[in-house]
Amino acid sequence: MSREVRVRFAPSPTGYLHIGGARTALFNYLFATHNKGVFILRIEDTDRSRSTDEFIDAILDGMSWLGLAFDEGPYRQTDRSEVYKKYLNKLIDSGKAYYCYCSAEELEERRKKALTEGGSIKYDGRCRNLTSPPPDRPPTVRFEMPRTGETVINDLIKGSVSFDNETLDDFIIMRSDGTFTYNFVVVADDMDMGITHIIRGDDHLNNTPKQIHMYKALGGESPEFAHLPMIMGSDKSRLSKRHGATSVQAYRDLGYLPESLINYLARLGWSSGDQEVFSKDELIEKFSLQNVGKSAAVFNPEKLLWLNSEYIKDCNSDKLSSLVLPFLKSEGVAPPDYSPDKEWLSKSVSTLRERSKTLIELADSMSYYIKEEIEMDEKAKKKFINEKTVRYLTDVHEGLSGLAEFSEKSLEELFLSIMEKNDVKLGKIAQPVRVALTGNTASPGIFEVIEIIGKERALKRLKKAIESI
RNA sequence: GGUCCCAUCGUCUAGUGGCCCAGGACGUCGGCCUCUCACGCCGAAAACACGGGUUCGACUCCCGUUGGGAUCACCA
Repeated sequence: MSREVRVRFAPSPTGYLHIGGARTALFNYLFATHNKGVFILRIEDTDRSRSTDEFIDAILDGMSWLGLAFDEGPYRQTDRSEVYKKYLNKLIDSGKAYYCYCSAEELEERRKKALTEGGSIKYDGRCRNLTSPPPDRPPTVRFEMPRTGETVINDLIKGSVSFDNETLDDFIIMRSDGTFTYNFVVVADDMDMGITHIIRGDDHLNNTPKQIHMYKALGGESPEFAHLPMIMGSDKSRLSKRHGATSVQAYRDLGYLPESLINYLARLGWSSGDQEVFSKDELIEKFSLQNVGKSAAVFNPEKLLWLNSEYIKDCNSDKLSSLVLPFLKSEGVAPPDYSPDKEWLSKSVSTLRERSKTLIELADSMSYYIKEEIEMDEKAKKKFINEKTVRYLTDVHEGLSGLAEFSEKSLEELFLSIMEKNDVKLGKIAQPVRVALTGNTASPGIFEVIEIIGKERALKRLKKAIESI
C-alpha cells in the first residue's frame, strides 16, 4: 500500500505566471490527478522585498484560466514562521545547525578573493566550532553539511545524480534579521505538508543535495524528486522577455485558448507516442514522468499557434461566439455595449473559424460583418471595382434587391443566372462582389457573406462601390 | 572557473541492441480541391554532434572530445 500522492507547485510571487512556471504547475497537476493525489499551491514569498500581492493574484488568475485547480492552499510562507521556528530549534538542539557571525561584507570579500584566486567560492565553515567569544552582532544560522562521502539523488527524470559532499558547503538557513531562507523553508514546508513527490525545474537540481541532508537532519523521509528540463528561447538561452510573450496572461490577451497552451506545454518535454493533440482528460490519463524527456526544449510559438487554430476549429460556434465577444470590443470592432443576436453571431463565427488562428484574428476579420461601413483596400478596389466589372455589380445589385429571402440556395440561383446572362464563370462575378462587400479579396464563401451581411447593407455597399467607379 | 545536467530533421519528439539507409508533428517547398482566402488531401526536402571502445550487430551500452544549459547569495 503506497502513500497518497501529494505534490505542490511553489512559485515565488516576484512576477507573472510565466510559461516555465505554468508547465511546472501543469506537470504537478497532471501527476497528482493521474494518481488521484493532492495538488497543493504554496506561495514562496519569503523574499518580502520582491514579493507582491499583485503577483499572487496574477498567478492565481493564470492558473484558474488554465484550469489548473489546486486541492489545498494557497499557503503563504510568510504566514508560517511558527513552523519554521519549530524546525529551526530542532536543528540547533541536535547540533545540525550553528550560529555564524561572519558579516555579509566579510563573506563577500572572501568570495571575491576566492574567485580571483580560482578556488571554489564556498563557505569555509569557520564558525562551526567557535571558541573565541562571538562579535557583538546578530548572527545567521547555518546548516552543517557533511564533508565527506557523496550524496546520490535518484531522480525520476534524470536518473542517478551524485554529488561529492566535499563540494557542498554550510549554507545559511536563517538570516541575521531572523527571517528564513529558501533551502530551509522548502524542506520544512515539504515535510510539514507531507509532500511525496517534488516536481520542479532542473535549475533546482543543485539544491537537492542540500535539501536531502536537511530532511535527514530533521528525521524525515526524503520525497521523490523529478527535475523537469528547462524551456529555452529560439536562441537556446533561457526563455525571457526578449523572446516575446512569456506570461500566461499575455497569451490569453493575444487570443489563445487555454486548451492550446495546456496542450502545447504538455508536449514540451513530454510525449506519448506520435500523438500531438490531447484533451485535458487524455493528458491526465496518459501522463507519466517516465515519458518526460531529459533535455531542455525550445519554445516554438509557431506550433502553439497551430494548436490554437486546431482548437478554434474544433470549438463549437456558440462557445466560440462568447469567447470572441470580449475581443470584438477590445479590438474596436464592436462598441462596448454590443450584444448581437446569438444565432447570427454564431453563424458569422462559424464562417471564419477555419480562417483564424487566434481569437484576435477572428475578431478582426469579423469587422465587415459587424460594422455598418467598410473600408476598401485600395489595391483590391483598383483591380476588381472598375468599368469591366460594373455590369456584374449592377446585375447583382438588381438581383439582390428583387430577392425576398436570402439563403444559400436562392443566392446561388441568382448568381447562376447572372453568370449565364454574361457568359462568365463565378469567379469573375464573385471577386468584385467580395471586394464591394468586405473590402478585401479574401473572405468566406460569397453566398455566406451576403447572407450574414444582410440585404440592406449588401445593397448599400454594392451601390457605393458602383458609384465610386 | 568549480559543481551538476543535457546532446535524433530548423523546432517539438518516437526510438530502451537487430523491426531504422530512422517514424510522427510544427514550419518550409511543390501539387490537388476551389468563387477568393483558408480548411482538407497528396507529395518533397530535412536529423542520429564527433572520436574511440563493447558486441555477430549500435541512434540505442561504456569512455573521451566538442557544443549547449543550469547553478555556485543573509534570491527563490
